Amino acid sequence: MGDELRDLYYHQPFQEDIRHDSSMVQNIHMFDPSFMSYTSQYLHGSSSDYITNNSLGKPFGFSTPSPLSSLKDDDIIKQDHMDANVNYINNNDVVGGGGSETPVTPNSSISNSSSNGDHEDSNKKDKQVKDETLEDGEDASKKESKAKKKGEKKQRPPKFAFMTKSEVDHLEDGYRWRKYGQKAVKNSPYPRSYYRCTSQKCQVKKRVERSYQDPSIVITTYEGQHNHHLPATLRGSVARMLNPSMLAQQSPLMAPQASFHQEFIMSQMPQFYGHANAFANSSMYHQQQMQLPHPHHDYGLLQDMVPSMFNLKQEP
DNA sequence: CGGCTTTGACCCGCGC
DNA sequence: GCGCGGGTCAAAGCCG
Repeated sequence: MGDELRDLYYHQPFQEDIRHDSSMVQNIHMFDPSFMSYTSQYLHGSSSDYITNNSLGKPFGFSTPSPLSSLKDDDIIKQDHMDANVNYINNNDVVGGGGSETPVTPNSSISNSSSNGDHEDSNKKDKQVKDETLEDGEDASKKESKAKKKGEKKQRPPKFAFMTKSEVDHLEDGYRWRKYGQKAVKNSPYPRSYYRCTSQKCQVKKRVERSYQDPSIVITTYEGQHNHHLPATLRGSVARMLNPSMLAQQSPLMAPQASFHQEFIMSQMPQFYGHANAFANSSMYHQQQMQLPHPHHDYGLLQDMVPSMFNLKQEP
């Protein structure tokens, strides 16, 4: 079983060639669905983190240095069904071959911290943009890789992917996105959609696809870092979702997954949602301190779920 | 009319 | 070198 993950690991190593370097650090964030407890671990490796939500909005996650495009759905579904993904990841020596260097660090954050800095003007012609962003974007890595000596792998911007059980493909996350492409996914009847943040000078992208093995699962991959605040109108919706009294007013389709989705993204990706998190942290997040574990849990209550992640993740 | 989606074409990296 | 697949472009169309 480790083979799939290993394969996946080898497909498109990120930032450095992990086949030859096991010293990179990777954060693994996992949730125990049965207790709604949150743990995170450092593994060695780097790159994107995958978080999943199940149908109850209960998240669990795993990390892989591979871009999502190289993920096999087998892997994803396995993650979905396993009862102890912690063991799964650890036992398989997925990272660095050994899992021996995996100190549990509850306070660690998902950090593909190789965040890019400011981006070039996205209004320019894309080909121009390509050239101009070669210093800090995905394409930058391409050029970098050219510049680098042979054998070194291209660098990629931080990615963050997670799976959500939802009937809605494009889940609300607080930002406005423009679709710029759609491609058929090999071996899948479901296409992959490509979105770009509509904000000027913000080059955050996101990919959305549906698992062909479990069509109820939507896989979302974020790439890049927002350099702006949440749109005002959408910030309102964030606040609404943080208010338990408003949860009941959400449509059955969107709640709790979508609302959790949004909060979860924000909470787990400070580098992606820095501004949003600033907003979230300044609001009502800290009004309630959740004690873990919560064996009997109403998974629909955001106030029970989100703060726990914040408390664990963002303690000073 | 502006913003967004659709969709075929194109580019690029990678494996064979 | 070639073919394949992922990612992106950009023109056309849609919609409020």
